[in-house]
Amino acid sequence: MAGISISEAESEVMKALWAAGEATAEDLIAAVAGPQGWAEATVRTLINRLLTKGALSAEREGRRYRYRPVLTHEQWLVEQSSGVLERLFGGRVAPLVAHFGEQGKLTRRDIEELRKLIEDFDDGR
Amino acid sequence: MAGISISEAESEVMKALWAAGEATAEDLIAAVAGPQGWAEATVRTLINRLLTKGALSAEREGRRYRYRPVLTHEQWLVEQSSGVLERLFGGRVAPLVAHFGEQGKLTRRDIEELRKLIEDFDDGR
DNA sequence: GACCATCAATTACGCGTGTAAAGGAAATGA
DNA sequence: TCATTTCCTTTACACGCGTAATTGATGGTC
Repeated sequence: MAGISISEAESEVMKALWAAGEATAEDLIAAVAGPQGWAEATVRTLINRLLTKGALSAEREGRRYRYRPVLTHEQWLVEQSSGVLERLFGGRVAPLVAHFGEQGKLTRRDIEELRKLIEDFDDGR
Repeated sequence: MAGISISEAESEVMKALWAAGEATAEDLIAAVAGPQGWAEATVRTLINRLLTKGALSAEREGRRYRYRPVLTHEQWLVEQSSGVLERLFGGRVAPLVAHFGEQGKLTRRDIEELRKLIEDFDDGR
């Protein structure tokens, strides 16, 4: 389980694909080229790199391809986030949350949701 | 405020420097070369790159230099963590915590600390 | 059937990064 | 003072990434 590793730019394409479930190159270009300020060709390059990395699959559909994610959003989230948690906060979640709190990143809504999370967690154990 | 951006490898050197407060090249080499499996020259390269990036300062001390962090640990943490929060969780903290919960990364201890954090937060508002 | 449009595939290219060796200068020991 | 050691400085080099243009193939259109 080598772990497919994708770059920042590639992840933008994957995000669009995850959101869509499946898509053609044209769809992906429509979704990311504009917002990112990229040329069409750039998105195609990224799609190809993702293909060779095995992060997505291509199925011929007439004269074009239909792409589907192979690397799942969840897998990607896990890799990314656990890496960060490890590198930045020694693997501990609470310090991370504390950090965001100090940074003013905790909204009222976050607090509510966190409270609920904790309750549920307590119930579960 | 351009924001000094350092690479993964460079951050290892910075970590050693943050931990030490200040250090000579020799100190830093001793601290990171072994654990990372890097040659002495590699660490020196990283130190120089950090210097040109302005992430640390060098003060001559006889025939060698004494290095000190310019980029602080806190600054780095803020940049890194907010970047991740943004890219992975749309800037929302609760989903991030939920994710770690599902991933089994939430320890009993984390829960306790989180509960406290939330209380304090409520008091403050 | 020749040509044009549309996709996809190939090639390009500079920059940062990981990784380090080679080259200089300065201090030290003989 | 000359060789040697010890630091620091320069140079190296492959690879991934961001960014794209160019080339190639395929399917309509006249």
